[in-house]
Amino acid sequence: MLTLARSGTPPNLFVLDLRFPGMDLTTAIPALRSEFPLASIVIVSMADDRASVDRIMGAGVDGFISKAASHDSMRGAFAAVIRGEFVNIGPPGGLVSSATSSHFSGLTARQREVLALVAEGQSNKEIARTLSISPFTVRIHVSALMRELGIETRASAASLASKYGL
Amino acid sequence: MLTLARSGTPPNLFVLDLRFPGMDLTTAIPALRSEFPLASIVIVSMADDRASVDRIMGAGVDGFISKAASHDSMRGAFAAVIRGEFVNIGPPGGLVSSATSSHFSGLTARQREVLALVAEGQSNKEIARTLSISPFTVRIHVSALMRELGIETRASAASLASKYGL
DNA sequence: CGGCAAGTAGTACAGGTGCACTAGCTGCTT
DNA sequence: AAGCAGCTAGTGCACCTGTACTACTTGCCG
Repeated sequence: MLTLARSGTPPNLFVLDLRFPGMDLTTAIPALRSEFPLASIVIVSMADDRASVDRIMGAGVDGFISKAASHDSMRGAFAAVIRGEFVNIGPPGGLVSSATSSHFSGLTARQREVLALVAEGQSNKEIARTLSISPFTVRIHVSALMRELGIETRASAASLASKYGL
Repeated sequence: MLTLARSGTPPNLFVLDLRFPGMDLTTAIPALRSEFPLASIVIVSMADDRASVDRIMGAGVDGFISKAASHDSMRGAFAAVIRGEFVNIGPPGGLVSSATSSHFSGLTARQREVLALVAEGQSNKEIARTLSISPFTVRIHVSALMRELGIETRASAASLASKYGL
């Protein structure tokens, strides 16, 4: 499966069935994570009891979708995962849980706010006007969030923010 | 449905069932397109005969997936659409067609190449080294592709490229 | 109260970016 | 042959960015 994933352009979403030949949560998930750190991983499974779901989410995936879930729920779940949220829908079809993504969790609220505007292509001066603060302060936030994300250019920041959906 | 879509963060993927209350291709697709120009639209339908598929793809959607398609095919199709490709899978489960996205279709091959590197956060100098051309030439390409995309900053370019998956 | 994280604001400086302009080359079409 | 689009390369210039410093304020926690 990794071989398939390596071919072509790097995927940014995996939808995995637990009943897949050679599918072992504890080894496959970390393997995918390390090779495609930017991708979201969603598990589709028959087993939707509390224990199974906890075990699956605990393996570090971004979402779990019961095979018994309605089409509507699946649509919403896919959209949410792509936006960068954790999602978990159970058999009744209702949304069991949905939380803000851990991506950018190391950033402060203000830094995420600035990052969103960077991703919109705004200059420091424009961001300053938008947030009613000094351009100097904007630069502080931009520098800080880039250091936190381990990147060196604002284009990288914009790119990451868009990939993870804000 | 538009009301739902407007709430929360702007979606970047719609998965629509043709047998949806109040679903009319000719009006719904343009409406979604105009309100969410950055989103991909995928149709899931029972009707997978040649005529229906042609009509659907002709309405300006990014993908069509037959309800008879295998899970594996669906996975691939979703991934492809998110990457910014047109996709169309029929009842046998085989991939019927897949073409490079029309996003950035106004750009030359060289400009798309440069754009991809901009989205990786590379500076003009780094891009120049990567492509073995002069930094001056890189700037020409960057300026040209930004003009073509109607944007003014390289961060916007990086953001767009990531949103559309290259 | 003291300490700390976060937001704010500023200066200084090196380097990057975007644009305008010129100019040569290739390949394709008329 | 002439024209055109695209890739290449360069100069000059105004402006933007990213980093390193300092410094003040607020709110929270032990």
